[in-house]
Amino acid sequence: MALATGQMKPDHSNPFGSFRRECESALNAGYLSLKKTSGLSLPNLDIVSTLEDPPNPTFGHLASSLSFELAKIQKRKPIEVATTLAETIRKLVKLDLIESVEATEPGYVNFRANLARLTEVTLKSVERGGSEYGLLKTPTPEKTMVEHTSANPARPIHIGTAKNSIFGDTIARLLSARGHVVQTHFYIDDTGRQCAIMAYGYKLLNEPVPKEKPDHYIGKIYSVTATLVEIEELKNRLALLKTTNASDADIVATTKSLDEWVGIGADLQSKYPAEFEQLSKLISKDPDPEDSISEVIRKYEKKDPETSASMRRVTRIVLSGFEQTLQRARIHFDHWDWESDLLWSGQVAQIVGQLKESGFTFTKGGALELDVAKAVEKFGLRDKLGVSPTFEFPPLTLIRSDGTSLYPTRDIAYTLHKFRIAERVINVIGTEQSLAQFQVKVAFWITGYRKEAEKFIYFPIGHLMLEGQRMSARRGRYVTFDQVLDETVLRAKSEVDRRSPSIPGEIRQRIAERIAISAVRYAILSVEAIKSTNFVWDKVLNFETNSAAFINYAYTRSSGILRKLGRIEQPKTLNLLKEPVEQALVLELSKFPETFSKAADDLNPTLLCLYANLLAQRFHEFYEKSDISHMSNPELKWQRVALVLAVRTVLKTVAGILGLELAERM
RNA sequence: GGGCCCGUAGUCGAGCCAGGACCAAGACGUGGGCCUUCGGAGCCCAAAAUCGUGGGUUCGAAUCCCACCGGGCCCGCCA
Repeated sequence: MALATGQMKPDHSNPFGSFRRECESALNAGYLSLKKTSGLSLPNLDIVSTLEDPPNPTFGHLASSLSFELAKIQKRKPIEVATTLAETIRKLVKLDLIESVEATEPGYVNFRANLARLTEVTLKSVERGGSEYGLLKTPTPEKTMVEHTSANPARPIHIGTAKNSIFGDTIARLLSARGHVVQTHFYIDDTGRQCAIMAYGYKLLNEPVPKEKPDHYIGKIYSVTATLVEIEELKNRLALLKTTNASDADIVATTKSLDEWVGIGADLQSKYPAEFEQLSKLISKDPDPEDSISEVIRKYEKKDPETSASMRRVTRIVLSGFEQTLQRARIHFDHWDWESDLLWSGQVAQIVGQLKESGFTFTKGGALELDVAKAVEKFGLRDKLGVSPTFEFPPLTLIRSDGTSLYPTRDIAYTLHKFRIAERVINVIGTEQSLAQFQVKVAFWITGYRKEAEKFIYFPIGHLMLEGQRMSARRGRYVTFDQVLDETVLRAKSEVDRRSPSIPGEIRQRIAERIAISAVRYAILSVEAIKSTNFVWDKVLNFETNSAAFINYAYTRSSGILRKLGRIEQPKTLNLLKEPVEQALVLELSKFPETFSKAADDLNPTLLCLYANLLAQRFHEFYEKSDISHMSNPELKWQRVALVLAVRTVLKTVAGILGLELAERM
């Protein structure tokens, strides 16, 4: 029983998808008929997966390799099978979006789309859908939490962390557009050592009001304090080593380390003389700075009122700086979660209790350890986690011998907390955390949260190098996100000044800011998240093809056309767009819904970058070859205008998901 | 020592999960054109790739499997 696909109504939200489905049912119909006539018992083959994009347009718009599978079974040549299939389909099926079905050597069945129909369907769909065109909603919406950035609030966000922020933010936008209910969270790691050092230094200085951008100011204090304390500590250790007849190797290593830190100290002293002098004096008065810092940690974990108040004050100051930076980059968080709250509310203690009861913990030197390897074997998790049989899982220390908690322990508690408010959790974190992320998952299995373990998604971010070098916060060899934005704005401004002097200065500045932030986001997003990226200024500041500016320029050109026209009319039909550049453009527009949903379901914003660039490219080609505003044939003019409007709509939608802001003029 | 990830033109980088017309998209750079009736941040053309290496599976491998090589990262009572 063959399906007459001609009776299928095209799905107006997904033009190319409708064509694809028509091809699928046509193939199905052909296959069923073949099954009947051949008399052979043919298996149920996965028709859908045989449909693929042909390498070039001479092979049509979709092609099936089904005949190769059948040829194997039927012991015939693929081309013969393909020919029979194509003939059968032509006979049986009424075609709507399909124009032709042909068998081609060595055995493909090629489907050519009816471009006249597709043009009509696509342009009408875009017009009807407007800013919602292409944003196909998922059939299975999930409450999803995306945690990203979560930078230590002790120094400014650097460009490496910014990669994390940009991907995290874009994934949230993508999933939300797909119809999921998304929350973004920033995890404030305020109970670690770094924050304690920061709070200690800030307190010594009597908590001055920042005279510059808050995170930069506190970051300065943190760096100086951390360095001075380290030097002090190393000096003490060296003295101790010398009196206890330690090995030469130990003494040499410690001396080397001390020299290094003294060098870093000298750098800091020349950069920030005032803070350095002050802190140096104050710290030298402290008989045991190391212990003072530990005390801050201990007291904070126990919610000592004075410590808590001052820690929260200084952390909030830094976070206000983070917010300023992130806002510039169009990154927004729905919630800011304090790690200290997890401790104070007893959630950490609770999960530690559950882990203890499980029997997978042991104590070592007074510390509580989790036997991860034992759990992996017991629950047979190797397959589930996708690790090889020889992967060694080291034990995980949950609680220090002094009774305080460690970061992974708190992370387990935090993840559990996340599942109280979301069904799916996505952690956007650097690849160096992959083992730690495994450990969290294993802890979930141990405590019986199996469903949650499966909905716990680790989204790894590959390292970002700076001009081929590893960044080093210590050595000051790093670039802050603010610096990158400043520099890019400056560069964009000079381009706008040069190219568009007629635009008023204030507006030029706003345009430059849009171009700059888009450029940075695009440069980061256009390379897959997991790959290690080399941050190169030339690439970020390149405003040519394959950049946000190139995409924006397509938008600007379309704006120019509309401005020139002034008044817009609806075309009567859409039957004149027959130029190859027009058809290529329509085809690209028709594919947006499929590209979007794949990008969202695969958590792959890079796909949308490629798409945006390709669409812009097609538009520039069209622009180059087509007259519009000054055309004498009004019907063709308005049809082309409809195409331009559709391109604008889709460009704007894609840009919105990627967090790019398009400027009408640039 | 164990493991995870990456390896595609001079450079950057899609395709790999779901093998098919791959003598491999696109970009930067290089060489040559279009000095612009809607803005040249553009368009057109050309040269440029042992798909890290070697085996295997298959009618068919950049794609799957195995081994090896190169690079990054992890294996803390740091985060």
